[in-house]
Amino acid sequence: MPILTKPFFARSVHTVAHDLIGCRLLHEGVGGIIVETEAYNHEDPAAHVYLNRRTERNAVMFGPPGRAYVYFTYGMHYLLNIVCEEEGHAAGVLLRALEPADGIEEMRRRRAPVHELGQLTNGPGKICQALDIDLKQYGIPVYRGELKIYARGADWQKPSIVTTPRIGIRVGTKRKWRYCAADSRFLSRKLTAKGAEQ
DNA sequence: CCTGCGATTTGCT
DNA sequence: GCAAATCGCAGGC
Repeated sequence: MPILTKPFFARSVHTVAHDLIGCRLLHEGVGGIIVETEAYNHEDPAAHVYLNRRTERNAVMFGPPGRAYVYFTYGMHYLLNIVCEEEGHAAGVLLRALEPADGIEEMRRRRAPVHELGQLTNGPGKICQALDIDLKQYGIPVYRGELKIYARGADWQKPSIVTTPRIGIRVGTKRKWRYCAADSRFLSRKLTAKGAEQ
C-alpha cells in the first residue's frame, strides 16, 4: 500500500481522523492498523492549542501538516498526534489504539510484562511504549523516514466507523470527536450503546 | 519561583 | 471502582 503523503493530512482534522482508521502506522517497521483516533483543534477547550494558545510544547501543531506532535504526560506517558490542516491551523489527530500487526514480538518486549495481543497497543500511551516513540520523534514528518503511515489495505477499504465522545478529558465532552473501527477488539475502551451511534 | 494537574496505565479493593 | 505513580507544563503570584 502507498504511504500517505503530506496532502492527506492537509485536510479537515475530522476527515483525517476518520480516514486514518484502517491505515497502518509503523515506526521502523513496528506497529499495526489504526483502529481509534481523536480530533483536537484550536476551538476545542480540551485541546492544548485551545484559543490558538501557542507554547513551546505545542509549537509543532501550528506548523505544516503531517508531522508528529509527541508530548509527555502524567509523569510517565508519551502520546502521539499527527498535525493536520494547513500550516497555521492548529489541529491534530491523537492516535489512541492499533491492532498489532508488524513486529509483535518487539512490541511484547517493550511492553513487558504485558504480553497479551489485545493489551499491546490499545491505548495512546501503550502505542508510544510499544513503538518506542518519545520526544526524539517530536516534529518529524510521518510521510518519510522512520515513521510512516500506509493507506488502507484490502481488508480495510470500507471500515465501519462510529464516533463517540473523547476519553480522558473534562471539558469538550459533548463533542463526538473520537473515531473507532466499530468491529475492532483492540479499542482503548469498548463501545457502549450510549456513545456508539454514528 | 510555586503549585496543581494532566488527551494514562496499572494494580489493588 | 479507585488511587498511586511521577514530572514537566502552564498559569498565577
